[in-house]
Amino acid sequence: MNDSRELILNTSLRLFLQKSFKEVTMKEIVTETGMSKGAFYHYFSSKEQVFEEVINFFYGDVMAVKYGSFPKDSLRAFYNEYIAHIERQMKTAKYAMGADFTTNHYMLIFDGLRMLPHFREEHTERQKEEMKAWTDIVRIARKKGEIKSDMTDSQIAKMFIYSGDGVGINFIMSDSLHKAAREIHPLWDGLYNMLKG
Amino acid sequence: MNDSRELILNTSLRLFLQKSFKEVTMKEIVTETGMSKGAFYHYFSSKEQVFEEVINFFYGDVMAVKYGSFPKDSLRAFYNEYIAHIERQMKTAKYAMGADFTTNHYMLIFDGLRMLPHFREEHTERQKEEMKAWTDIVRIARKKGEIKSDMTDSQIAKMFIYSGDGVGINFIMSDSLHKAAREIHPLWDGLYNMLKG
DNA sequence: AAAAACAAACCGAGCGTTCGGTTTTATATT
DNA sequence: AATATAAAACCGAACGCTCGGTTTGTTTTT
Repeated sequence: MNDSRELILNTSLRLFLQKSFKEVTMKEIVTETGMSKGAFYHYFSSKEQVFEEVINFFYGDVMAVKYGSFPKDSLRAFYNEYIAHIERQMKTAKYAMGADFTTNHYMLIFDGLRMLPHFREEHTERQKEEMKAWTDIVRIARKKGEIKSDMTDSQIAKMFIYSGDGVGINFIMSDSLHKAAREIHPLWDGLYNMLKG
Repeated sequence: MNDSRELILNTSLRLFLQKSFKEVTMKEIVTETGMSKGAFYHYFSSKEQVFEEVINFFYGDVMAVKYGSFPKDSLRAFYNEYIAHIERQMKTAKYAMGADFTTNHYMLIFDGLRMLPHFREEHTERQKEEMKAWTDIVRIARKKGEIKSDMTDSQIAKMFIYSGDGVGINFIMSDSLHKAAREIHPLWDGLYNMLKG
């Protein structure tokens, strides 16, 4: 229920993934939803409010990563699941918001970090969580003999995380984020094989 | 000579590194330079023109990387020089534009990619150049016996490039880009030691 | 009939830009 | 050295327009 409100949210999310907060205009949101300004302001009190709801929805639901459900006894299984998870998310997001279009969620993050104080905290929290999940699985993999290395657990974790982020930002810049997973896979395999011995 | 023009360029660069093109206003540029709108439009024909000159200056001069002058016979020397180079650039840039402030050059890139077609081409060219420089030194290092690995040259190159980019984007998001080099160093050392065998 | 959902006309603030004019600097003339 | 002339540098009020937001009016639902 409340189709209109969700339509506005989805449309706004799509626009905020394509352009910065300032670049997306009310006229645009209203035109793309096929509604009027009156309708918009019936459901939202301001452009900033819809932005906040969009960003909370995007990072709280669409892009949320539940590390708890990831494999807990193999690094290889863990990173394979991570990649599969990302690919699933992107497919779902694409389906929910219509056809293909150029996305840049870093635009959303940058705006969020500058406009919403609570988003900065949550973002830091998410980073810590990701770091912990990777460090944990690395420690376990080392203990189980799956890998061995002179690097510390957190250094290995960082190599996975940072290389993944690097692939992401580079593929976003060339408008081909959908190919990112395919790029990461062989790189993480290579990294893993080095760690194996 | 032409101090005013350069003052406008430096001030605009500083602002465009802090906020997006749309967020930076003419009033702001004019106030920060201590000049008038009339003076600005004496030197530049539009806000877009100064943006284009700023971005050309930033990527053509300030942030340009001359791989040609990098060590050509050791991967370890190469990446150490790379880090030193980045640190030097950041110090120079900071000095040229006054005191400390939060920078996010990805904002600049995103705007540039969407607004300036020629920037997209140049950016792609720069990426190819970086990829070639790293692949070359990796191939040489392998041939000389400095490293050995099952990964291809370009895969190893990508691991260095992507992990560096990942560190960059993450430290930008936490407003501490100046610490990025210190984070990369141990990671690249760890990666290098694995490659050494 | 009352309330919710929407549409359309409208508003003032702020945007980038323009333009008529003044001040400063450089060059030429005496 | 003093004066006249021209060019460059600079100023800020005002313009047209778009922005996010509001008000008023109409339709739909309950």
